[in-house]
Amino acid sequence: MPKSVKDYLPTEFWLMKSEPDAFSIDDLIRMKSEHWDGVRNYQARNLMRDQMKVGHRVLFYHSSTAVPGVVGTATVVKEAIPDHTAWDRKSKYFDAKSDPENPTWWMVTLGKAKKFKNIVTLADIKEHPRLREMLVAQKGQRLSIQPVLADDFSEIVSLGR
DNA sequence: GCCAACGTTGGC
DNA sequence: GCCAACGTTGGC
Repeated sequence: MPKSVKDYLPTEFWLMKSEPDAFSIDDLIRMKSEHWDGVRNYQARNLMRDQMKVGHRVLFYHSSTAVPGVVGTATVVKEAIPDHTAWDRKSKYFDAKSDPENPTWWMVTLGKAKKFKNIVTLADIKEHPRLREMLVAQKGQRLSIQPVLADDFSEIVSLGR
């Protein structure tokens, strides 16, 4: 039975995808904290703006790479604020339709990143009897910010560290 | 690089 | 409101 985002809400646990060439967990560790700019999908926007709160835990996922998977954890350290890259004409995330008076795009800030000893790969997740129910393991699920069950968060952390 | 799956856009 | 065309995501 395919599951959808709402089956996992409300939650305090998340998975956030990033292409490591653009922004990796090492970048976040080095920078201490950073805002999650560039999300241009309404469902992901809604989750960040309306659901993610300070203290929520995040699985940091590397996508579009040789071995996609969860590479560590982070914590939401600041709730969503308007994504200023939307009105920066020089940014690749520029969006002429986003009005600074009524922002379309929002971003949370992550910090407290910790890298796993072992990547928990997408293949690992798909093979695991329970984790294979995670949204990230489902065919065609492209959402870059996904809610996660508390038990699945714990299981991934125990596999990774 | 391929391509399936999905989201968005725009004509009607 | 429908849906075809297009663009993007992201695994493989």
